[in-house]
Amino acid sequence: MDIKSNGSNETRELSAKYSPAEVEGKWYEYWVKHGLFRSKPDGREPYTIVIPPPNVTGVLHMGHMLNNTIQDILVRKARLDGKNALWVPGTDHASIATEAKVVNRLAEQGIKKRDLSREEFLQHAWDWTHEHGGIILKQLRRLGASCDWDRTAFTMDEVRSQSVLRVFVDLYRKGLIYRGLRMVNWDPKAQTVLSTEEVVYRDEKSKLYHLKYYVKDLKEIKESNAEGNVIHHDEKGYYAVVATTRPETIMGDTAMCVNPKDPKNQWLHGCEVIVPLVGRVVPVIEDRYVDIEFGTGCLKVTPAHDVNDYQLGKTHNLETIDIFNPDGTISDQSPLYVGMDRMEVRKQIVKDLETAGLIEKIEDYDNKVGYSERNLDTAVEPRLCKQWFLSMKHFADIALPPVLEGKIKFHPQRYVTTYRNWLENIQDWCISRQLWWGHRIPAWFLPTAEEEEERFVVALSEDEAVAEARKIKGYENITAADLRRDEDALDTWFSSWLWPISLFDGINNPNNEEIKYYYPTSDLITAPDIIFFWVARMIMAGEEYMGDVPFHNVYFTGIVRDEIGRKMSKQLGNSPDPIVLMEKYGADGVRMGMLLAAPAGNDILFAESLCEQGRNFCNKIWNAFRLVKGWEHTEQEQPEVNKVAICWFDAKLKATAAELDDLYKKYRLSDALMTVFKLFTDEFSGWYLEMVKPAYQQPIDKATYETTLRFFEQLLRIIHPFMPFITEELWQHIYERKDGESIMNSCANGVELPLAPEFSLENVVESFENVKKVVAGVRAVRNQKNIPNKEQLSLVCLGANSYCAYDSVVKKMSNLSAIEVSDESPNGAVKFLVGTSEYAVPIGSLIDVEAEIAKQEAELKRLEGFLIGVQKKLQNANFVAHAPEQVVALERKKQADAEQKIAAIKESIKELKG
RNA sequence: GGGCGCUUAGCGCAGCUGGUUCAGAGCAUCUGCCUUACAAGCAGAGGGUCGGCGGUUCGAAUCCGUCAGCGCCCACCA
Repeated sequence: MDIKSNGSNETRELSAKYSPAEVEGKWYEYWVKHGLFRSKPDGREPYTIVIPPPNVTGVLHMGHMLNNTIQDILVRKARLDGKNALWVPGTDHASIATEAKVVNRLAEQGIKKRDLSREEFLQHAWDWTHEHGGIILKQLRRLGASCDWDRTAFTMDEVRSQSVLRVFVDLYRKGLIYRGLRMVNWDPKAQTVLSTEEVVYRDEKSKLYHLKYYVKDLKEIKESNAEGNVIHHDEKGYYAVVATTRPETIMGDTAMCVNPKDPKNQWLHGCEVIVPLVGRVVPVIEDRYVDIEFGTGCLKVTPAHDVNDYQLGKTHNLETIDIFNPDGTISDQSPLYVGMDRMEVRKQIVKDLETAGLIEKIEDYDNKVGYSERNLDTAVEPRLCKQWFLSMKHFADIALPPVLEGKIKFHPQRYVTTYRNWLENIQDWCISRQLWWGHRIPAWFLPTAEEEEERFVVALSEDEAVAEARKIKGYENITAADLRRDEDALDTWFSSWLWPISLFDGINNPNNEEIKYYYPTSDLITAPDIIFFWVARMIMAGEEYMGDVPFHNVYFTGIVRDEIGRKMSKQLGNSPDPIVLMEKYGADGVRMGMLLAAPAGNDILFAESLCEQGRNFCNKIWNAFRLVKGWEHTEQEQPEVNKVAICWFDAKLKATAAELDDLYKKYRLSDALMTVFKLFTDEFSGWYLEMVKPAYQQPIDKATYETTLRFFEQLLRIIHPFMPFITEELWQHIYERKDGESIMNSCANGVELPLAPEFSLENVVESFENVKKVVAGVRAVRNQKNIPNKEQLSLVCLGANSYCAYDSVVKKMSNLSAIEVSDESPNGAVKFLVGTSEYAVPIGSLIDVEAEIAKQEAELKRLEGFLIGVQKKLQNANFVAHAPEQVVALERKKQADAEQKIAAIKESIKELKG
């Protein structure tokens, strides 16, 4: 199909199948060319979403598809509602992940990171970023994402970087950022510390090794001391048994610890023990921390490599021996295995211990091992080092109220509890990373003497740092060359948490027009796994820097899984390529597929077949359009049936639109889509079009034609947020459009449908549902009796015709020659009930009297059972006394209706039996 | 160890503060239709004692308790 310079299509014959490939790219270009995604502050109400920035070098996966489809739906809906809608796109530098990729690529070329200067490495990183960066943003265009691309941001671009540095300096000056020696989580692969949130614990089947620690110089134990004690002894002497999962850390042991109250281990008090294999003599200390019940109640203490041991070490003044190098190999602090990898050492040391007879036993044991969230292959090591921290108490205090008080709403709400628990038990945030790719920490160390404590200044720039330093006594003459800037970078999330502010330059340039207009943003759409990493921290930053929430609603999507519930992953190969899917089913089809099974907060079990449904729906819309556009229309009188159809569909459309608004408000987008789907497929195509459809090759009256086009246009607008491409394509076809016009900003308000003004029906939506049942009743008769549609039937309303206003509809939709009213049931008729009205379809000799009787008797039985239930209820004095009047009245009506129906059926059976 | 959530047709789900003709839609299934918009379709149909047990109530899928199964999050027991 061609596209005119003004964007509208040649009106040519439309092919029988919708082909998205010919349509999608064309309209995306058109939207961009005409700047239809752009937003700037104006007098309208803003609707703003900031994208959860994907990793700059990432590629689109199904999780992104879901997340961005939802965002696009909400933005497009807001735009159609006449709001000033803005969706800001951007990417995240993803410090650890990106640096790892660059390191890997360099390794492939035989280059080691440590052989490069910082500048050289960063050059490689930027090269990589430019090479792979933004691929994902291009892929989002494919999906139809209506982002304002002119605003595309990057967490490491100038504005965002400046914002980060400013915030760091500000928080440091407020005393909220500090530098401290702590036990932190160390990732030996990436060789950086991680925050507690970045460590994921996994269950692992491992071994519990029971090691012998011989007691030094203990030749015998006094009887009096022995009572209640559990004493181990062999030919080499007395020994204590220590259970550990990590035998390789014994080289760092500097004590053994027992609980002072432990009766089993009283004999060890005051002793010294010999660390197996290592030979080091260490004291037995006593501390209530030790669990008496666990193992033998003896704990080896390795202050350098375990958080609790570190605490013990501090309390008991123990030596700290760091036996690991940053890369996880054994350091020269260890007497053994120097240079070997810790995992190798674990295997080796067990062999060596066994050979030396120092293992009492080995048990199977389930424990949890921490891994880097970014690198699930390498176990994280607790490690003592000096890092930068953000003190979180203050932030927890400001971030909790807006969520508890409902200023920010979580969908689903249950995440409020999760959020609260986290904030109430928050730990300080380790914000420094031993990485180069990221925002370099704006701290400069001053030259100090060897033994002296480190000194530093924090400043926005080197010049400022020099100025700051000169204020310090003894450093008045310092120059830039004397200062050494901290090598470390900041945690990626330390830039992401500013995202809703920094995108509008609200940090560097507070109170600018943009930040005032767009902040707070409206909705945040994200996955629940980053509630702590990102959502909570944005709320903190928002409150701290804007004094206001960053968004009003947070919609947590589910995790996309495959059909059998497995998380999608590259390793499993169960993640379809979204681009391939879109090629196959069209972007609109895939969007619908994504959403069909995605209620908020529930995991979605994605199956490709869902996209088929989406594609099929597109085809349905397409063909409905072909039908309507193909009609010849002439000035002629509007048939009664068309008037009824229009009156009904107008009401139906309005009612559904209201229903949809409600669903949107509740973020029930899957339900909204299903509602839209049914409106178009069942109500519009199945009923409305069939009602107004002229006979083959006959023209339609002009009034109906025009109204139908208006309906169609309305429907396209309703569908548009979900399926932007096909709706634009058809919207452009309906009428001649000006260049630059688009469905996406064609506000739905104010279009009055050209109804025949004198025509209206009471309770039309409700009545029509019964009319449908009458039609269905006749169709069912045809089905059962194999009567072709072409063959006309007649219908007899027994007693009265409750829906005579709809006779024209019933006639056309069930192909009837006549509708009559009669008190007498005709001979040879099949009967059915709609509500309490009885209908008969005479079919003459086709009737199978026996079968008909059987059918009616079954129905009679059912009704009688029902009646008994109702009567029981009504005979229950308690029910009548306690239940509200309406409920009782309703039961009475049920009773009356049932009795009436029973009478009718009995009568009918009697007639059949002749 | 703590917290949260889930269990309703073959499947994935909806059923709000308990009561509108003995539980609803979609997909799948079955039957009949190639009826000139659409077989990527149309018209019909079948299918659930709402996880088990107990309680509150005139009345429970809906509230309470309990048991079972599944899932997620948090937590320093080696």
